[in-house]
Amino acid sequence: MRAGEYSARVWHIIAAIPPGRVASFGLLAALCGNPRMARRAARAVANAPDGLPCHRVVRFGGRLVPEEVFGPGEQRARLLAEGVTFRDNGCVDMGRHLWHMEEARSAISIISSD
DNA sequence: CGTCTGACGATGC
DNA sequence: GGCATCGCCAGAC
Repeated sequence: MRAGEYSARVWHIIAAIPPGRVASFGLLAALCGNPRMARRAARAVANAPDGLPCHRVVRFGGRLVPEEVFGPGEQRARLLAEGVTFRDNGCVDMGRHLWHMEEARSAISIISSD
């Protein structure tokens, strides 16, 4: 594995997230092969190039990232615009909008078939 | 090449 | 249910 390939992989995965769906950092990490790389995924997302739907990446349980990242209410507004629904506690309704592993794997295999 | 750092996750209180 | 702490590991310095 070349240096930086992990980040690139994370970016490809984010780019493959369908509208109206969300993925957690841990899921991104798992799709990259190691569930413990959640923090790695976070750094990769933070360093991601423009144009990626990084607002669709949420924390475990569907909790939104700190507001300082996108701005107050930004992430919530963007997700709402895509039809994502929220629970009373402000978390994304993961039961409806979580990006399932199967779709993710197939979507990724199209990008980088390994 | 040693140390610090995180858009995290799990656990414990 | 919210806050503190630890573990994790690739980059940045």
